[in-house]
Amino acid sequence: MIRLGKLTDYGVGLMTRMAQDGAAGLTNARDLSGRTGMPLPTVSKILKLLCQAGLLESRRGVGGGYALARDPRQITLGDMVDALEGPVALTECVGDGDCNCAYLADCGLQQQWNGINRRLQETLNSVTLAEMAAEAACPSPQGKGA
Amino acid sequence: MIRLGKLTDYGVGLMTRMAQDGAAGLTNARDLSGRTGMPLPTVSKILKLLCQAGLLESRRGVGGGYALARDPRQITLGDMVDALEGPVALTECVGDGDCNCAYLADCGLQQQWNGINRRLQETLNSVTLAEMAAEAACPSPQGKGA
DNA sequence: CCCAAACAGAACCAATTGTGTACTGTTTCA
DNA sequence: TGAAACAGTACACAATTGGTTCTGTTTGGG
Ligand code: FES
Ligand code: FES
Repeated sequence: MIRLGKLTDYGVGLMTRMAQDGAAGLTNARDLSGRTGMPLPTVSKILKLLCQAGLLESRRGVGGGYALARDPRQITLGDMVDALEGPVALTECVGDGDCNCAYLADCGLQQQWNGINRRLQETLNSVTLAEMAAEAACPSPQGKGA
Repeated sequence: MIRLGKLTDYGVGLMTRMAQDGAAGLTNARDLSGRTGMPLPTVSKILKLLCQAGLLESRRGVGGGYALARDPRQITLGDMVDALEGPVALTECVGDGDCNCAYLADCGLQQQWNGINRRLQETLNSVTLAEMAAEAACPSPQGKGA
């Protein structure tokens, strides 16, 4: 089951939320925690990671908070996944030229894996935060609760 | 880090190996274990899963073994991942119409996730076993060991 | 008929990873 | 100076995965 972690899921949700808020600027973690229902420490952790990756900008001190560092159209899903989940690497041998697969000594699949991995990254990078926020703002009428 | 399990990695390697062997037909688990260096029980487990998914056909008894069930061009990477890793589902809410995300009550991202998930599956399905085996058979000259 | 080869299935344990929380520091403004 | 809010670290718990083991079941040959 190829699945990304819950933190990533949550993180994308938080980013979407912030994008929908528009350029309202600073949003603090406590506020987001209250609005989404997820525990404050968890929100903090996620926002911090996103900030370290340069996707958010933080302002400390009393009136502080987080804000999107770039235009939502310049932030891709790939960026967020990268920030929260680490680099996309389908197998161990993706990335550098070293094939570490313990067994299958000379399997020679490294090139293929790299290619597939790259295509996957492109797919993720082709989705922007703006797109996710836009569609999320006008959900299909027969949504679950609404 | 989006990563598929080692079993999947190994499984793809085994399948590639079998595809390269051509229509040689039956290959037993012990033989593959010897050739790849991975423990027999693990090989057995992987082949069993692939067989259950209909990607391999098995023959029991003394001269038994496994063989590809279809032409390598009819087997995609998506099939193998499905068999060994379970269905691709990036988030919990992918699949049926139920959004189970504990927090983010009305995040409304379900549609997006489904779309992204589908694109991802398409990417995996666009790679056939034949392709992987072909390139693996003639690796780049400056390969690691050769 | 009986035995060995090979797959089938289930159960199981160990290791890793991911999740979530807590605590302590640091910066900023009133 | 003090409170608000982010930053960083460390840790405990839970879930998943990886891998092994054991016990059938089928097949062919001696
Ligand atoms: S699995 Fe990485 S090169 Fe073989
Ligand atoms: S994360 Fe699934 S709909 Fe919100």
